[in-house]
Amino acid sequence: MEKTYNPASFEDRLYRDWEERGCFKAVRDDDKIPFTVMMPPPNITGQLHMGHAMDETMQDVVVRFKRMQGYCALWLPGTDHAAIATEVKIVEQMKKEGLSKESLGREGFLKRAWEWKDKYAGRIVEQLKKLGSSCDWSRLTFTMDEKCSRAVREVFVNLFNKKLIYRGNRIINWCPACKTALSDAEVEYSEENGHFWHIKYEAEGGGVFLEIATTRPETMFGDTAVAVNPGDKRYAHLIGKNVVLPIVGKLIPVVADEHADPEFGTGVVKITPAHDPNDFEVGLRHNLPVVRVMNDDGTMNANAGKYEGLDRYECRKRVVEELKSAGLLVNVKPQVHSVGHCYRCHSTVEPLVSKQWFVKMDKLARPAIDAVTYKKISFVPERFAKIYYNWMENVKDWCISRQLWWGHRIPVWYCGDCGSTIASKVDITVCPRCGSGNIAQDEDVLDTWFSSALWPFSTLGFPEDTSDLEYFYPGDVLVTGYDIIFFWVARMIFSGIEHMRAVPFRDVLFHGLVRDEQGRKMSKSLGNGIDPLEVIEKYGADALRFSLLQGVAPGNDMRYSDAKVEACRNFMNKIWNASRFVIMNAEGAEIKPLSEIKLSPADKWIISRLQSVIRDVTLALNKFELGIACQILYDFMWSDFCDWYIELVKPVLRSEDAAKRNGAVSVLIFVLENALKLLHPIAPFVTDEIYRNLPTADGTIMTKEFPRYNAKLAYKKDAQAFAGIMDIIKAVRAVKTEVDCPPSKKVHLYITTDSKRLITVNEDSILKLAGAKEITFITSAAEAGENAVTKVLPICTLYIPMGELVDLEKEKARLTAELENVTAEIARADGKLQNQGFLSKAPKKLVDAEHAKLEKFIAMREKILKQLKSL
RNA sequence: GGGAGCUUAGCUCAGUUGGGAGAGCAACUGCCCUACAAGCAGUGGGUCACAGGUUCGAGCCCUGUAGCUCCCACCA
Repeated sequence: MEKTYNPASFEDRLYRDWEERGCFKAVRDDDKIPFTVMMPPPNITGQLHMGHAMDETMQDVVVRFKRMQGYCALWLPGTDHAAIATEVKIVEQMKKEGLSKESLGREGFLKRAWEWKDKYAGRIVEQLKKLGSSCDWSRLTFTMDEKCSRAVREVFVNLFNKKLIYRGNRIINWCPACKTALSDAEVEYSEENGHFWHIKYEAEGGGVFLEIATTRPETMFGDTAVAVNPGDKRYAHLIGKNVVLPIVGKLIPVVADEHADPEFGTGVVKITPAHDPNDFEVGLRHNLPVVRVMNDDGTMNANAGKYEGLDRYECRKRVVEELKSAGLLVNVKPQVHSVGHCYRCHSTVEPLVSKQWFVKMDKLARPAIDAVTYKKISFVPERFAKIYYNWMENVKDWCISRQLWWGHRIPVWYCGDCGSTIASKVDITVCPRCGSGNIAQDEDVLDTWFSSALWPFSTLGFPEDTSDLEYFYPGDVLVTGYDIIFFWVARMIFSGIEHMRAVPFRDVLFHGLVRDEQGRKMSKSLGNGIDPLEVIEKYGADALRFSLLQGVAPGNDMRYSDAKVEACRNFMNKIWNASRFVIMNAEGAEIKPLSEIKLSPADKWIISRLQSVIRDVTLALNKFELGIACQILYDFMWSDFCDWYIELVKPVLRSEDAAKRNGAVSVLIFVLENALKLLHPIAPFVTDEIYRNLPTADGTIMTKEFPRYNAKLAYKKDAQAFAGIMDIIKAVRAVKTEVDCPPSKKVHLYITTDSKRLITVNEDSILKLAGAKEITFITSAAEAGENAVTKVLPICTLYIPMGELVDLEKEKARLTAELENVTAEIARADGKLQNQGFLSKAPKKLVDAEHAKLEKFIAMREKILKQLKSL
């Protein structure tokens, strides 16, 4: 093994080897319990970013863990066609070449889009591999694959037949730049500084003016009424009369509607059913005409009269000017209001009436809400359930049609002769109603999330009743960011229930955003994104993975920092070097099973610690507490194994006694091998690379069983006793620092006989780690001579003669401080034990522990007092 | 308007059934002891935002307050 950890030298090689061995493949095995994770498919437009890195790492940890535990673990990867996002990018690219969608035509455009897909979908797959993702690549699915298309059509037609999909003229969000409808979830709102224009509408007959206020004056061409509140006495006499729409000059009625809030503005609202969701509802209630005034590209249409063809904002300017010169503009006030933007291109969206396809949500939402309420699905952390409920309980019908070409084309045909609308799972060329060949397929495609919603089962062969579907569905855990609860999680849940009659997964593990060092969102526009691949190149995939998990609580955002990755890389290096030490010493040694070794107290201590770690890590991983699992392993590996156990065992390794040597090596190998297995799900590369160098290695660590807690190896009492030895060592080290004694200088230890046997057994360890040359057991302090520093420990009292280094006054002060400490401890423990409430209500275990502490501290106080007196 | 999260050491953050405040980094002191200076040993540093409450016992549970962040809804 190389002297320093150099991940670049083995990561790719190991990944190829895992692939060649078929370690990632999940094949139905009825002797095993399935464990299924569906990868949230990254967009084909995308590059791997830190968010992906975290998402994939978490999934990989869970999947590798379960696979090692003996489950038939399937992690199914895929990529998403990302209808709008991809189409926008392709159009941009075409624009640079002077091309447009129209010039290429549908066929030509789609050809280009598929070329794009072939070029870029592979890129992200390669990037995922760099991270170590152990997914079954043989099942890699693209959301526009044949099998997904079949699932989409099946679902669409079924919902259509159940009347849960319908087509209608409704208010939708329109992106004038992408020229498509959007769902409510795809609109992002932000506060903007706008204006409130107050305009006078003159009542029919003249003389009386109604003042209305609007933030979008250009929509006035679509006004088909003004509304006042039915209870508003100021305007009661005008209800049923008409007002003159300025500029246009046409008459529109005054209607009474609750929508008009008498307290807000003047209490009079202009009603523009075609361009405002609320107005649309008012229009339905009063049977008002719906007049659209805008084209798909955000310019004004013929209904805007002389402003036809103008951009919406230019038109706004001109309308305001015209109103002003006509004396109809009362005033203009600044107004902060929230404006919707397209989540892909960030253009301001226009609410407008358009004929679109919708999924009817009320019936679908109910069981999806229940599934979470009754814990058929658990959200981790639980708080995200509230967000989910809130959205699901208020969800409106889902607009699923998009005026794009890249995506699943809506499987509906219209007959030009009999006027039928036919939803069909297969392409048709004749109208099944009238036999006419004059039919045409709907021009639009489906929302990309329509196919994503089917991901948990479309990938397994739905609608066919495949063996995989039966075995691997429902999935076990979905890992994803909280930012796509609405887009994806919610829709998968109701889709699974509706089409599979079973929830798609049991747990949803949410993670937060990876932010930059200043806590800002990483974004292209800020240019503060960090490329995971560069980090991997520099520090290794394991270090990156570890840094994305350690110290992160589920669902919380985290800040990325190079310093943290570096610290994690150092940890990998630590593991590397400790392993190198073990392997070097194992050369020529005979590795024996633990049962054939006479274990030393230190051996029992580390084996005991290992058992606790196995138990705690398993528990943490099962609860998805990945950050905690990392911490436990970090502490065990670095502190217990490296700083203590390896140092303890060094003298044994140099011993003449071959049996002892072999024993020590065997324990080293045993503990290291187990630790590597425990770490493997988190740091797959370094652990396997090391594993393959172990004398006990057998193939790859990836397919080995995850360690199990063994109560016989817990050695609780031995471990506790050994902790007393560690106290002695720590005390000596601390004393040396206190009196400025170089650590290399060997001291003579005088120790009381309280725990003579235990100390004698561990004498070598103490001498080595404490830097001592000799231990002498004494029964009175005087035997330690003058100038000895005293340390009172629970298991003994320690005297360390320091010669001229000791300052008597300082020593007194030090002991006095220790006395104060111990006295405070006694007061604390005593206080607790005097408390009747504590005695009667606290668990017995705690009360007993408190008694033991009290006794221990009282004994220590006696010793300290005695020592002070002797000074 | 409704809801959520955060506030713990100088910095970044853990702390999940309530039972003596932790890590990493930074700081300070001393060490090249043949696995590792990407290292070792030791030290200092916190009224756990604030105010109440429940409890024998609260960083953790409840109520309220403040600051920061986010989500949803409304916004003529």
